[in-house]
Amino acid sequence: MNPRAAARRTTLAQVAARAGVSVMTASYTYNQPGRVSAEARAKVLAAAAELGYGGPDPSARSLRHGSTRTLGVVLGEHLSYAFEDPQAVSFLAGVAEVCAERGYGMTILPVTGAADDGERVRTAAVDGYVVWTTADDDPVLAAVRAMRRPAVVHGGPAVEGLGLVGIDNRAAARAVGALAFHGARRPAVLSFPLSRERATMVAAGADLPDALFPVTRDRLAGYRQAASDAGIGWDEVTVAVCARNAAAEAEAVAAGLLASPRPPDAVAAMSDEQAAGVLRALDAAGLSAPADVAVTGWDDAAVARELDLTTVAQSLRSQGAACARAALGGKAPGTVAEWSVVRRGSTRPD
Amino acid sequence: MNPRAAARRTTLAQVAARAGVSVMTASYTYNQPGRVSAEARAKVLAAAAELGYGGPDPSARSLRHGSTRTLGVVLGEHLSYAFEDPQAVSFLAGVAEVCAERGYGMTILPVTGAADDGERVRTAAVDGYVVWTTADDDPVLAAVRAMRRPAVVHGGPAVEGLGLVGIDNRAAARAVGALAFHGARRPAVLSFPLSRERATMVAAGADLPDALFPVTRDRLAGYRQAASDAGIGWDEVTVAVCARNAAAEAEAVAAGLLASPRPPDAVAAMSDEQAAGVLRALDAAGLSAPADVAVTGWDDAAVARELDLTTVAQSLRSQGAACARAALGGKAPGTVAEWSVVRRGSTRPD
DNA sequence: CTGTTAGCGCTTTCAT
DNA sequence: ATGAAAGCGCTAACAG
Repeated sequence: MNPRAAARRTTLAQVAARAGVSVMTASYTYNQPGRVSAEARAKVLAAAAELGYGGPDPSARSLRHGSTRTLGVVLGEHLSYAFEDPQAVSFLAGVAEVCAERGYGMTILPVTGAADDGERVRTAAVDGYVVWTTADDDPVLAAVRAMRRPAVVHGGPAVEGLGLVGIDNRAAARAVGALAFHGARRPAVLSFPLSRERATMVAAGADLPDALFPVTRDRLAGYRQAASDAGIGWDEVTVAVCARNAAAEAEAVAAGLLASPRPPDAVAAMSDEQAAGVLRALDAAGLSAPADVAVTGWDDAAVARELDLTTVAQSLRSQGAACARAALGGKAPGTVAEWSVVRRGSTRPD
Repeated sequence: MNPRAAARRTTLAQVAARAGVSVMTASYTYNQPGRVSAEARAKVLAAAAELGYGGPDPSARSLRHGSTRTLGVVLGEHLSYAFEDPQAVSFLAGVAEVCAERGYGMTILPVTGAADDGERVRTAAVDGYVVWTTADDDPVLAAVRAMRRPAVVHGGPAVEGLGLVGIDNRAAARAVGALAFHGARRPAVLSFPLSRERATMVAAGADLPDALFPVTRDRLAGYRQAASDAGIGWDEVTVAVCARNAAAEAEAVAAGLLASPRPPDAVAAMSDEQAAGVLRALDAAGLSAPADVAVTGWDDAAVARELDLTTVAQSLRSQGAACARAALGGKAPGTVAEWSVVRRGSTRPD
C-alpha cells in the first residue's frame, strides 16, 4: 500500500462501479438494505470490502440530509479548566447521557477566550448548542445566537432567543445563607469569579465590583439578603473571590481570612469543593466547624456527605440532560430546575 | 417571524443575490476578506445581516474542503461512566487542550456498548480518532480501523494500523508491587474489570479468568511478578475485581476482604481512588497503613499526596495530549509514556 | 478585484 | 427492485 495512505478516499460511486450496480443501489445497501435484493447487496458489500470503503461519507451525508446528528457544547473561556471543575464535569455527563441515548455526537467546541472564538463556533458542524454558564459580556453568546439553531444556556445569562436552564440561585443562596450566618457576627462568602478575567480579590461585599457572571451575581445577592435577614450589613460581610472552583485555592484563601485581624465566624461558599478547602484550613488552624466557624457548600456532591456539610442540593447532571434535550428537541424553553437545602452538621443548630 | 423558524437556512447564494454580487465575492468575504473591495464586503455583510445569515455552512465546507477540523473520541462502552472516572476526565482534558490549541472540535462519539456502536463511529464527521482504553474484543476498534483515518488507542489493545500511547503497565505494576508486598504474607490486589461485562469477583490470582482489558491484564501480570519476587505464589494472592473506578466501591470491597477469614496485610490497587477507598475501610475497621496493611495506588493524583499514598506516577493528561497530537498529526506511532514510582508513607519501610 | 465553471460525495425525487 | 437526473451549499481553479 502507498505509504502516503488515505490519499483519496474511496467513494460510493467507485464501489457501485466495481460491484456493477448503480450508485443508488449501493446507497440503498447502506441506508435501506430492505430495498435491495440480497444478491445486489452482497455484490456491493464485497466491492466495498475489496476497496476498503468505510461507508458513506458523514459530511456529504450531513450536507444532503441537512442535519449533523451532533450537539455542540460551549464550555466557556478556558476549555482545559472545564475538565478540572467537578461541576462542569457532572453537567457534561448529563449532556453526554442524552446524546448517547439518541445517537447524537457531542462536540466540545474549541473555545479558548481568544478573539477567534466566534469563528470557531461558526465553523462547527452541529445541529444545536448547549452553553455552560458564562458571563454577560461573553462574545460567544452572540456567535451562538447568530447560528440560528436551537441553543440553551445553562445558569445564565438569559439571552433573547436562547433557552435557559438553571435554578433560582438567589433564592437558594438566601436559604442556605440563613443557615450559614445563623448566630454569626462576622460572616464571609467564598465566591466564584466575578468576570471572565477571573481576578482574585477580598473585599467587603459593599465594595465589590458588579459580577458579570449571572450565577455568581445571583448567589451574592442571595447571600447579601441572608446577611440582611440576620441583621448584618453587606459592608460587614467579607467576600473572597476565587479564580477557580478548586479545594486547594479555597483552602489558601480561607487560611488568609482566618489569619486576618477580623477572622470570619461563618463562611458560605459557592461549591462543596470550596467548602472542603475551608474545612481543611480550619483544621490546619486548630479550629472546627460549626463551633468556631459555620461552613456551607453548594451542590451536595459526594464530598458534602463525607464532610457532613450543609449545602444546596441540585443536580448538575440532570440540568445538563435538560439542556441537551431542549437543544435537540428544537425547543428553547426557560426551565427552572429544582434545588433544596440539605442541613447537616457544618452549621450551628438553632 | 415565522414561528416554525429555521425552516430553511439562508444560503450564500441568497446573500450574494441580495448584495448584488457574485457568489464568489460573497464567499471571499468570509474566507479571504483581503481579496474583496471594502465596498463589496460591506454590501455582502449588510445583506447577510438583513437575511440573518450566520456564515458558510460547516457541513458544505467540510465536504468541499475534505476535512472537518474535528477529532473523534471514543470513550468505551458506557459514555456516562467516563465522566465519573477521574482518570478518563484527566485524559480528556489533555485531548481537549490540544484540540483547543489547534482550533479543532472534539467530538465525543455516542458509543454505548450496544450493537449499533459501529454505525455511530461510521456516521461521525471527524478527521481522526482517539480511543480510550478498551478490551481486546471491543467491536469499536474494527469500526475505527475501517474508517481509514488516523487513529490512536490509549492504553490498549494494540491494533494493526492504529497508534498506541501508554506506559509499560507491567513494569510499573511490578515496581510498585514490590513496595506494596514488601514484608507482606497475605497480599491482595484491587483490580479494574477484566472484561466489558465488568463483573465483580474475588478469587485467588491463579483462579482468575483472563483479562480482556490489556491495561488490567498487564498490571495483574506485574503484580503477579512482584508477588513472585517476594516469594509468594499467585495462588496465594487474593484479587478483588471492582466494576468501576470509584472510591466507594473499593471501600466496600476492601471492607469485605478485611472481614474475611484471611484478611490481607497488603493491598495493591489500580488507582488512587481505589486506594483511598481501602484506606477508609481500614480506618473503619480500626486498622491503619502501613502497620496493619500496606496500600498502594496508581496515577499520583492529588488524593495520593493528601493521603500519603505510595503510587505510580503517570500523566494521563499528557497522554491524552499525545494521543490527540498523533491523531491530528496524521501519524499513528507507538508511543511509550513515562512513569515512576512515588514512595510515600502508605507502604512499609525497608 | 470579480465572475464562471465544475464538482466535493451523497441521497431525494421520479421514473422504469 | 433498480436507475438517471438533480442539487444539498460551498469553494478551488481558472479566467477576465
